[in-house]
Amino acid sequence: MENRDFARILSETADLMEIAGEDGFRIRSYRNGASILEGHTERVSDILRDPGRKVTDIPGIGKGLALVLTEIEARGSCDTRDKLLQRFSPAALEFLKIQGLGPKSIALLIERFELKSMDDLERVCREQKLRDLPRMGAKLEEKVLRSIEQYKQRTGRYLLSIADQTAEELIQHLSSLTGIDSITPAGSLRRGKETIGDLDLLVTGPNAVAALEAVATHPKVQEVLGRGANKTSVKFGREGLQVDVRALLHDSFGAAMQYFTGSKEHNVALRQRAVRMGFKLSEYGLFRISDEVRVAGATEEEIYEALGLQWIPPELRENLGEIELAEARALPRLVELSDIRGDLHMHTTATDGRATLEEMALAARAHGYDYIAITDHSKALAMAFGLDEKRVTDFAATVRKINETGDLGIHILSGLECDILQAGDMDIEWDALAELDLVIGSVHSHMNQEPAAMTDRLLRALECPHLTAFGHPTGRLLLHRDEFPFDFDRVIGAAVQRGVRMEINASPERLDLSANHARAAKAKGAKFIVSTDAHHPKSLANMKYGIATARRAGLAREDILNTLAPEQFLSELRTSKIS
DNA sequence: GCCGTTTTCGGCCCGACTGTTTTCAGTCG
Repeated sequence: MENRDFARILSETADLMEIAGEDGFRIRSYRNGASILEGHTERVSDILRDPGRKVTDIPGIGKGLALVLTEIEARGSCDTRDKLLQRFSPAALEFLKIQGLGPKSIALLIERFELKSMDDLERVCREQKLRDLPRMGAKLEEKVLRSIEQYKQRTGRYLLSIADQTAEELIQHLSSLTGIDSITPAGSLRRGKETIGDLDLLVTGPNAVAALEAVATHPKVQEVLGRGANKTSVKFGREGLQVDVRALLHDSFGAAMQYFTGSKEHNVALRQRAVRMGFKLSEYGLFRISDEVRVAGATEEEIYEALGLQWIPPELRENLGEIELAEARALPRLVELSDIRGDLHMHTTATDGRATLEEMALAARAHGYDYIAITDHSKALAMAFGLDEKRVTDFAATVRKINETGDLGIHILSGLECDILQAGDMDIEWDALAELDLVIGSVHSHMNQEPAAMTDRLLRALECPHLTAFGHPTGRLLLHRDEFPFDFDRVIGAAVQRGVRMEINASPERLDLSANHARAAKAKGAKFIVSTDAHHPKSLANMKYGIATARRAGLAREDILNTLAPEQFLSELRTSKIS
């Protein structure tokens, strides 16, 4: 049992207790516990099994939760959760994802209509039964129906991080087998797409078929969907992500990689090109049509080369002009994870982060960074105990002192993720912002404004001379909340003029800007930062997802501020502050 | 349910919005 499994069960129990109307503080302890375990570096399972150790040594875990954790370790659930699931049905947890319904309404609806599934909920809305209940009306019925529609659309897609972690887990699992040369993820994961439908793993080696068996019998497999001589399909893990594993011959590995990496559109265009040149391209290789002799197939490079093309990075394979660029030998040199010299967006225990400034700094140093910006929330986020003017200026002074000592071995920038208020004013007075090295302006409230109002709001924010970058500029949450609409071109145009960068937020729940938006922004001359928005040291590792997004957008190192070496970076920041 | 240099009980986080009302409960962040 991994920490995130403990965390999930605690968090589900908290959801259910909320529906049951239990004590709010008790619920918060469960949620808090979940969040702590999620970020805890040591395995809870290991601590529980060690008689010399106590889970209660973890701050936030007391006697009560320790008992619950023991129970979860023993049988994968706890009494409280089981009883509540029986009372409300597992569908209750899904209902919480529907906008407009909270715990109170869900409890009432389940009690009144004996709802057992999302379909049941949809039916009572269509039958206009909600309006008979107190404080519910026609508008709510509409809202819930709209949200159910969105809910249905997003099932079957998974966050990039889920697919990535599953791939890592399976590769780890298979690497113990003998006779395996390589295990490589293909498909949309290799292309770094923001959400993933299923995971493709390609295996080569004299004993590659053994991998098929090993995956089919993995303890976390929910269901084996198919078993063939060269391919196994399973539903994996609690998320039920479909994983296809293929055993491949060595000499057609490149062709298979190319074929299974996609995208479909890219492959169609490539095969058309092959035919025009007298070849046939398939997952088995590139063949001359005249005599069926295979001319390439062992590596992707030789296939692209034989077609008169530069090798095309997977992230660009969408048939959006990359083939023409490859023909002209004019593909951009895409930014790499190793180009990143610092992370510019992260939180600490001063607001809603889980680690101190020192802990974040040390973790960043372990990533090999030269500098980081600490960007806690501003006071509009009262819930996160956001910083007011006094705390902002005190913080700036503290950071100056830390840098003087140099004790942390990494340069710290004093930053702020400052709320952009409803009308576009910054949540913190300009005088205080002036004390900081860097200000990220973000929208966290009133996201449902009309596009014109949102455009004005963002343009007004650009009037602040201390703004460095827009944080998660479209506010989307993948599979959860759409972007807020505004006049993108106008805002980008103004930001370019003001020298304000656009963030590519690397959190896998956001990836905001999207690759498409970032590509469009670059075309208008925008510059970027790629940053994790980490609330925990572990999340600093999310940088790779932001880089994947940047690469999909065709960004090079030069487009991204935090690829600069420290001296250049600081001088660039100072210049933009003066201008 | 957790926690303690205001300590073993009594705090713990709150403001804005929405849709439903006729003074506000529930949702959201």
